Amino acid sequence: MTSPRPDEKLLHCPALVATRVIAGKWKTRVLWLLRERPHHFGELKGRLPGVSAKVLAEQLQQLERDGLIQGQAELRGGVSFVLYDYTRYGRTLIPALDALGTWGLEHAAWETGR
Amino acid sequence: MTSPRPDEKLLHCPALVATRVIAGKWKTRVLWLLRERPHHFGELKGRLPGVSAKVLAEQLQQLERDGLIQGQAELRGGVSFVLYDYTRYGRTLIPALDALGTWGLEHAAWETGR
DNA sequence: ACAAGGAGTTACCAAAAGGTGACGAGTCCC
DNA sequence: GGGACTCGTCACCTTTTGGTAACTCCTTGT
Repeated sequence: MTSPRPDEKLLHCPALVATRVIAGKWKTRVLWLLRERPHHFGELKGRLPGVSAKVLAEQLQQLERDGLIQGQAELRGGVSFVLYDYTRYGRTLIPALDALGTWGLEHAAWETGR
Repeated sequence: MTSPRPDEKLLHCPALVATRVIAGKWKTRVLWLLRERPHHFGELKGRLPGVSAKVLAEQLQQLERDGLIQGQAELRGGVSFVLYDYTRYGRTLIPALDALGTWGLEHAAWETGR
């Protein structure tokens, strides 16, 4: 689906701009966790059972490329920790994410009852 | 990406419920056009340059399966017209779609200027 | 010297999404 | 009978996405 690239002048659909940066199996989940507080890589991996290091790294890189999050690397006792958090720009997306989340909560019953 | 199926108990992420039903290269665009007024198939195809009949039909079927829209078939002079419109359920998604659209409008400059 | 631990990267593979082109079904008109 | 019109399906192919397993890099502790 729909990756973030500056093509497609087809139809002016503003919602598409947003969906392109959050499309990806793990991105909304990552953004949801980061709302709570910053997480480092292993912590995200631990809280997202099923994701592999490769894929998580990819998703984080894409979010970082799109300017939504940033990772701050630090060395603690010879071990590298990268702390991921929203950028100021990324935080502007949170209200929209909340709107999606609200809808999801209200309609989760319908969704699961199939 | 992420198609609408009732699997994945991995992490409770309400926003994911919403993103799964709108994920797809043409779905947000279709929903955006339908906000304006109901459209029939050929009209949607005409206003979405680049989409093929097959893919558009697929996307519409998925939106219909997910209960967001419905198509009403009518015969006009030996020619079948299917008029697509939001269901009541689908309309509940519009506020969330608006939130995404608002963000897209505000940040379209950043997006295109790369 | 070497294991340990976090954060990746690389090569390879499988599944899903999207795209193309041809074709069918129904009805009306010439 | 033979188009024309609209909606939609079928077989096939390409691209994108996600997944697995092995491996690197760096430093501290034994």
